[in-house]
Amino acid sequence: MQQEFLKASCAACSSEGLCEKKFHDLLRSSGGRLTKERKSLLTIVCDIKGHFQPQNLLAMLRRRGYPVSLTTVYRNLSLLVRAGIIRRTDVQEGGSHVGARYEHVWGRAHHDHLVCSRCGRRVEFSYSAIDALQEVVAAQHGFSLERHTLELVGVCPDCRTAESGRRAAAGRTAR
Amino acid sequence: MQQEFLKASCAACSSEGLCEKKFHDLLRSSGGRLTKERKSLLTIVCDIKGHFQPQNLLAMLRRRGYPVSLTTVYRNLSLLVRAGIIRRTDVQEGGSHVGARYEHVWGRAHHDHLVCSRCGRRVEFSYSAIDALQEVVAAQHGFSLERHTLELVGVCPDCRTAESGRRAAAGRTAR
DNA sequence: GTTCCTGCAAAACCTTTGCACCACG
DNA sequence: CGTGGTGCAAAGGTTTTGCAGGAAC
Repeated sequence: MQQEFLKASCAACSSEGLCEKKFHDLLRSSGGRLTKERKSLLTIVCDIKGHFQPQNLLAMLRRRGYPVSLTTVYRNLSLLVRAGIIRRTDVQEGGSHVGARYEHVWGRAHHDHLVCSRCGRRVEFSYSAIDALQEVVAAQHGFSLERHTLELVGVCPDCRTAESGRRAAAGRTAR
Repeated sequence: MQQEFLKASCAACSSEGLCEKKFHDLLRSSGGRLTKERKSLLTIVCDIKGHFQPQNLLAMLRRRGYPVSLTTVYRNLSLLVRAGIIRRTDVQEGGSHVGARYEHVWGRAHHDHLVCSRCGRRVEFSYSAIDALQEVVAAQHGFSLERHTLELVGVCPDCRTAESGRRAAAGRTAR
């Protein structure tokens, strides 16, 4: 039971089939082949909006009727990273291990994350002034900057409200 | 064969036994106990200058004559994270998994990293202007900032030199 | 004395590898 | 057709868990 292969039109990239191009380029340059599994991978990866994990990706593939093995997912994930299509961003929640996490490398706009240390909520943001300063720092050390990962960890508005409420209550009884 | 327990005087923290205090506070607040294993852990962790991994830490403990099991290391590492004494910074090299990595949360000066994507060299830096802007971003989203992780990935001076040399050579022959 | 902690061994995971078969180019 | 890719199963690592004995408070 097979399914026709969709052309990967990546919303994240500048909608021009950039991801496909990147992938083809990498494959060509290394003598790789464009198998149907790789087409599926690329299609799904390009459809994903946010972060994803290998298992996660496998599930989506299966759900969409692409029968791909986890091994292949792993093998091609590193390929996609090397092609510059996705990026690894190992992130842990609450101190325990979660495993690899991937996300699109956006065509133009880069985004960073605000993470709530209480509820784990993740908010994306981008702030060009910070990006600019990063270039400055890199230059100071003689580095040419390729990319960066910035994660701000703090307490989100909701959890702050909840905590100040609790603190007030505790103060009333215990103090 | 036992060894006397050193008082943990943490060079990273403001040398005032801050780590000890943080740890005791956490233990007290959760009904935890100050076992000799935990004292050892704290001592060694406070002596470590840079990054370390669980296995790594275990080796150091053994080398110093503290007989602690790997299980205990793992269990207490997350405790130390919760106490705000160390921080997890999962970092992968070259796209493949390396495992958890920890480092001190410095008393005052926070530092970030510049990483070379070619040779893996890591350079620490701190830049207050960036820190300040991060506060701004957090505030804009209603977050109160606790900490952050910033990693700048690029090419270090040495590798840049090496690459431009190679590029020049290639240009001479191939073009 | 209670609890909580430790160490051991085993389980649970995630990721990589070896190998036979298959398919892209 | 030849080489590289896939799937499966098994290996390799790291991290977590169950349990009995021991230690802190």
